[in-house]
Amino acid sequence: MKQRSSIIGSVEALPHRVASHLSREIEGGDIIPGARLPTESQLADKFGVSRNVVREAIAQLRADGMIEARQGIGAFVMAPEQRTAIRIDREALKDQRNMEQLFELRSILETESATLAAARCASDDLDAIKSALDRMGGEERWEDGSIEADLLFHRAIARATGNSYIYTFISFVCEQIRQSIHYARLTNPLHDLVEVNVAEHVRIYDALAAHDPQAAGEAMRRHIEGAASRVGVELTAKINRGK
Amino acid sequence: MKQRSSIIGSVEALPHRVASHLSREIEGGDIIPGARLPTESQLADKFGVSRNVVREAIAQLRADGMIEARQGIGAFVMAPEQRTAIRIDREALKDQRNMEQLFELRSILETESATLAAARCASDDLDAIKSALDRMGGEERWEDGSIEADLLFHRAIARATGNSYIYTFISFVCEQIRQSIHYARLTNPLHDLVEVNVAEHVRIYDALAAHDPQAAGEAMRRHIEGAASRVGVELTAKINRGK
DNA sequence: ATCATACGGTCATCCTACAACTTCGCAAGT
DNA sequence: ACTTGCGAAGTTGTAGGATGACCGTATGAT
Repeated sequence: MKQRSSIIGSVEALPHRVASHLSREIEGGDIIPGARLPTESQLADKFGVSRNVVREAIAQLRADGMIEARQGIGAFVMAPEQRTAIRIDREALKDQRNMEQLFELRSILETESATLAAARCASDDLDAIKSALDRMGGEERWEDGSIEADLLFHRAIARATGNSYIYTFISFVCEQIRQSIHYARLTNPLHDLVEVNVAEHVRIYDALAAHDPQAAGEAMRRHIEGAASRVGVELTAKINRGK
Repeated sequence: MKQRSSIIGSVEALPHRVASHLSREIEGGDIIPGARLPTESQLADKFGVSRNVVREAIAQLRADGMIEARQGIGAFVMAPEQRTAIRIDREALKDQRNMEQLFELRSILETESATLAAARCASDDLDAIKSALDRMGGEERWEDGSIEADLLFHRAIARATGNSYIYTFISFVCEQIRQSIHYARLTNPLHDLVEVNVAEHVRIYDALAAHDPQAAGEAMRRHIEGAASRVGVELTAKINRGK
């Protein structure tokens, strides 16, 4: 292969890098909605890659509804509201305020998830939740597996709502948060924090088992707040529920 | 160009069709997570397209975290939990139960959105909300533009929460619902329903302007329920809030 | 038995060519 | 002067082949 001089970094695959670059240009407002992108050939020259790579990059953005390509004319940027997919920028989550906002969204979803689950969950749902809880409080308490069990616990509750969209959204948000956080603080020597974490989960489970929606929601809300603060994110004062 | 015999339908672009086909195979469980996909050449033969098209299709799925391609080995299906994007199948929304579930999710998000907005919104936020409300209740009341104004109204409230993720998620869900529903019932002769709809929006706005979180959330919750029922979706009995 | 090497399979990238589509301008006809 | 038709140029869509990079395994030498 001929060596080409690329204007962008390394590590990731070429199409992904081109897509990210274009995505950031669009997100940043450098190209306003409705405007036309440069032609594929021009982009290929600009990035120092083949037209094929540019096409793969555009294919990704097109799948998200971020741009629309029309044969014979060109590719156009679309309005951010008509995206066909939700995607969260991992880079942006390094900003503490964004992480706060994501935790706030998670709190909303999970609180309601627990509320609904308490009212709807069947016995096998409870079994699944209990099994995750046992893994978390059992032998894996101090291990890496406990994080996995934690996710399982929350996902099992979301599944118990019987609403597949709630499950999808919560899984997604939790996963984004998990991958953006160093859990060192939680898995390392600070055993009391782990104990607190397990205790919060037990309280949630008890409320679910008692089919008490209000208590379940309340326990979940406090748990998310606690989990946030344990990784250095505070979101208490901002929420002002009328109750 | 040589004519090839394609095994799939028409209309959409080739890469998108291949991607949809693979996506459905994965979603349907025909290929379990962890399993390897056929090679690009095999897929190209199977679908009767060039390898280039297959690569573009895979590029889309890869961007969603649905599959992972490793050079020299092959492409593998990933677990549904670690998707990097949320995507809603428009086809699935034709099923009434799925639409109910999506409305339930919307109700959760929007209720909390209104609650937070009431506590946080500044005067310019209120201006934006009011402006959308005026469009909805004004001249465009019976026109198509009222649907656009309706979206604007809800988005303006979400924006007033100051939480960009809440805004993104609500915009997304609303847009999905809008594109999957025939609003004929709402824009056509049934003027009393339109009146009810406008009245509900006014009630929400009044609560926001009064900075009353509880009232705003309550008004929004009832509005979403009403909006759902006006398009033939019922979700009242299923929600059992502990209050 | 162990290690180095060769080989085939697979994805990654590049290149060229052509088809399909849109736009625009020019020329012929009215 | 206006309309109509057509072709040239530009752009995306698709095909197909070539080569590089990487992985796994088998082969063979030590």
